Amino acid sequence: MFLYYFCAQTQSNMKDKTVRIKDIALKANVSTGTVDRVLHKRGRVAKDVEERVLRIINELNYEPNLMARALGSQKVYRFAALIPDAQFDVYWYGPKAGIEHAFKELKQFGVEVKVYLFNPYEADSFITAAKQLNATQPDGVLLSPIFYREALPFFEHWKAQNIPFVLFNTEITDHQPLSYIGQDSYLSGMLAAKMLQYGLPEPCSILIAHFDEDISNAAHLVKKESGFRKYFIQNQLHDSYKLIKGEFNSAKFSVFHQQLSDVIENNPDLKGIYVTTSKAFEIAAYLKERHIHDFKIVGYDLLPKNVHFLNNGMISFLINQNPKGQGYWGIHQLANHLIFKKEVAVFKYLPLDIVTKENLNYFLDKPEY
Amino acid sequence: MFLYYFCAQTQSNMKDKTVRIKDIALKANVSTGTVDRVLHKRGRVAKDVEERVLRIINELNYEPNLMARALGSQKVYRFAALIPDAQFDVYWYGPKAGIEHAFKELKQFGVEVKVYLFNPYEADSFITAAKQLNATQPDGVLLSPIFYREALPFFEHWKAQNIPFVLFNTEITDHQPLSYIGQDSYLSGMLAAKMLQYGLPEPCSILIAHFDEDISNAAHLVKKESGFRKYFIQNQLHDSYKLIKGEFNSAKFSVFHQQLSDVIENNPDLKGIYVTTSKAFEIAAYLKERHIHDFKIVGYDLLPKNVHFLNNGMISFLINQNPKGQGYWGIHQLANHLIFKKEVAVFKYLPLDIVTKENLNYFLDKPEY
DNA sequence: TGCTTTTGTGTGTGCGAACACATTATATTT
DNA sequence: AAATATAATGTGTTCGCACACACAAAAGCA
Repeated sequence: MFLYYFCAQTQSNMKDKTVRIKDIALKANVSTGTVDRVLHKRGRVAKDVEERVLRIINELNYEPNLMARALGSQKVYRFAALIPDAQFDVYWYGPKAGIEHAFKELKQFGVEVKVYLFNPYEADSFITAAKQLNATQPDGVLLSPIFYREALPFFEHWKAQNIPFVLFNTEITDHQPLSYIGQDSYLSGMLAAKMLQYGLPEPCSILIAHFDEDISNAAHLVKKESGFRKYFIQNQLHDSYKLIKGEFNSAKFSVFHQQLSDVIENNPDLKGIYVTTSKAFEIAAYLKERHIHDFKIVGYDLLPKNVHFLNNGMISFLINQNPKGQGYWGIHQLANHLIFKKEVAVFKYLPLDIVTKENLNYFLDKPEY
Repeated sequence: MFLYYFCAQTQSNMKDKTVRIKDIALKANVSTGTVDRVLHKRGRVAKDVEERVLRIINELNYEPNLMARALGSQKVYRFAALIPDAQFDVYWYGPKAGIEHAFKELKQFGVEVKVYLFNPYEADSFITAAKQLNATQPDGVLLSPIFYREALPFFEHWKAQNIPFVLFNTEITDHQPLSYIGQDSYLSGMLAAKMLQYGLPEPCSILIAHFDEDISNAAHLVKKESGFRKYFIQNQLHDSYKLIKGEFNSAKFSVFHQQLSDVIENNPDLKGIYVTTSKAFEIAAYLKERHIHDFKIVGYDLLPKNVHFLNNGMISFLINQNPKGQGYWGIHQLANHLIFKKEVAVFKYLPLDIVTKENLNYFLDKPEY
C-alpha cells in the first residue's frame, strides 16, 4: 500500500533525532557555548573554528527549536500598532481584532503589542499618536498610513532607526516597508466590474461611487477605479456600458441625497453601482427609502449595516477586504521577521473574497484565517 | 491619546507575570507535583486539596505554557491520515498538501503523521489501507470516508479504542467523529444557484449535472442538489427556471457526449449548468469543442483543467472546496483535541469561496489558511 | 619580566512543565 | 503496638536553548 510518512526524521538520516546545539558542538569538538556564539554572531570565536561550526551546522541541517528558544531567552518583543480609532469608523474594529488575535498566538513568544489610535479625519491626531509611539522605541511597527504625506517623515525615522514597519490597508510600497498587506486594489476593481457586469447582461449605465476621501491622497481608490474601467475595456464592453463617476460625502445627508438623486435622474438607464469604500450601505439605504429595488450594488466590507442590506437583497455582493486578517497578518509579519527570522514577502496580498447572502456566515465570525 | 495595551499582564493584576504552576502551588500551599496531578487528573490528591487547587487555578486564570509543555514531555503524537491517492484523482493533492503543511507547523509539538493512500475506485483498497493503519495504533485518525459502508466497522473500532477520528470532504456526522470538516453542501448548492441565476436574468433551463458517483451513496451531492433547488423556490423563481437533472459518466467519452448532446437538444433554452463535482471541465471541454459559448457554468474546485476553462471564460465561477484547508484543519483538529486540550467544534464548515478569473490567484497557491 | 587587555572557550543556571521517583501521612492488618 | 499497605504529597531531573560568567591563552605594553 502507498504510504507517506511525515515525521521529525529525514528519510536519508533515518533514525536521527532532531539536531541540537549539543550535537553540533560534539561534532565540531567545541562546547555548546561556542556554537551559540557562532549562531548568534556574538564574535569571540576563532576564524577557523567558526567556519568549521558553520559547515557542520549546514551539513546537519540544524533548525533551532523555537520552543526552547522562547523559553530560554526571556526576550520581550515590543510591537506597536498605529490605526484609526473604531469609534470614528467601525471598519477599524476588524484590524484591532486581528491584532489582538495575533497577539494571543504570539504572546508565548514574548510578544507585546501596544495599539495607538488616532482620528482618521484629523491628520494631527495621527502625528501625535505616531510621536508617542516613537517615544517607546518599539521593536516593530504596524500601521495604516491613511495620511500619506504625514506618514513620510516617520518612514524615514524608522528606516534610520532600523525599526521594521509593516503597512496595511492603504496600498503604499515605496519607502521600503518590511511588508505591505492588503488587497490588490486594481484587481479588486476588476473583480467588482465582473460581478456587476455578469448580473447586468443588457447595456446600461454604471456608477462608480467614491466616498468621503480626499481622492488625490487615496491612491488605492484610484487604482480600484482603473481596474474597474479596465475590465470593460479588456472585455470589449466599453460601448455597451456607460461608466459614471461620483464623489460623495456621507457627512452631510442633504447634500449626499441631492448628489445621488441628480445622478439617478440624469441617467435613467443606471442599473449598477460600484462603491469603492465600505459605505455601500449609505446608497442602499437611500435607494430602499425611495423604493428603488432593481439596482445591483457591489461594495466592500462586512460592516453590520452592509450585511443588513446584503441580506435584504439591496446589495448584491460585498468584497471582503478582510480587515481582521490584515491586522492579524501584519503582526505576524513582524514576528516572522524579528522572532522567527523568516523571509517575509514585501507584498502580502489577501484574497478577494466575494460575499453574498448565501456564504456570508463563513466570513462573519471566523476566528481563523 | 487612546491606547490599547496587549501584553502578558492583565489589567487588573497589573504587574503579575504569567501564572505558572509554581505560583499556583505557592498560593495553594502544596507542591508543584500536586498541582500537576490536579491539572492532569492523575488522581492521588485529597479531595479538599484538589478543590482548593482547582479554585486557585481558576482564580489566577492559569494557562499552561505550551512551549514548556512540549519541551518537557517528549511525548510523540502519532496521527494517521487515510485519503485517496492523488494519482487516481488530482483533487487529492490538495488534502495531502494541507496535511503536510499542518504537520510542519505541529512537528515542534511532537506530531507525526502517516498518510495511507487508497484507490478511490476500489473499496477493497480502502479496507486494506485502513487495516494497515489500525495496526500502528495511532493516537488520532483523519479520513475521507468516501466508502461509507466500508468505513462503518472502522468507526466502531475507533470508538471502542477511544481513538478520535476526524472526517472530511464527505459530509457524515453520525458515529460521533471528533469533528467533520468540509462545506455545508446544502448552502453550497444555494450559492451555486445564486451565481447562475444572477447571471441569467431571463427565464431559461438549467442543468444539474452529477458525475461519476453512485448518487445513492453520495449524500453530499444530494444535499447540493436540494440546496440548489431550494434557492429557486425560496426566491419564487421556480416558474421562470426549469431545472433538469443529469447523471454523467466521464469514463466513457462516447456515452457521455451522447448524454450531454441529448440534454442540449431536448432543451433549446438551456443556458446554465451546475456541476456538483470537480468535473466541470468535462462539460466545458465538450461545449468548447462544439463552439457553444453562451452557457454559464458553475462548478467546483481549482483543478488545473477547471482553471483553464475559468480563464478562457467557459466556466463562470468555481466554488473552492478548499481541499488543502480540509487536510490542514483536519490535522489541526486532532492536535487541538489531543495536544492543546481545546474544545473542538463537531462541525467545522469551511468558507464557500467564489472563484473567478479575477481573484483566482489568491486561491491557487496560498500557503496559509 | 611583570602586568593589563583582548580574545577564545567552557561551565552553569534558568525558563515552565512533565514525569519518575522519593518521602511522608494515613489506614489497615496482624 | 508494630508491621505493612496505600494514599497523598514533595523533590529532582529532563527537555533545548540563551546568556552570564569563569577562566585560560595570547597579545599588547611598560
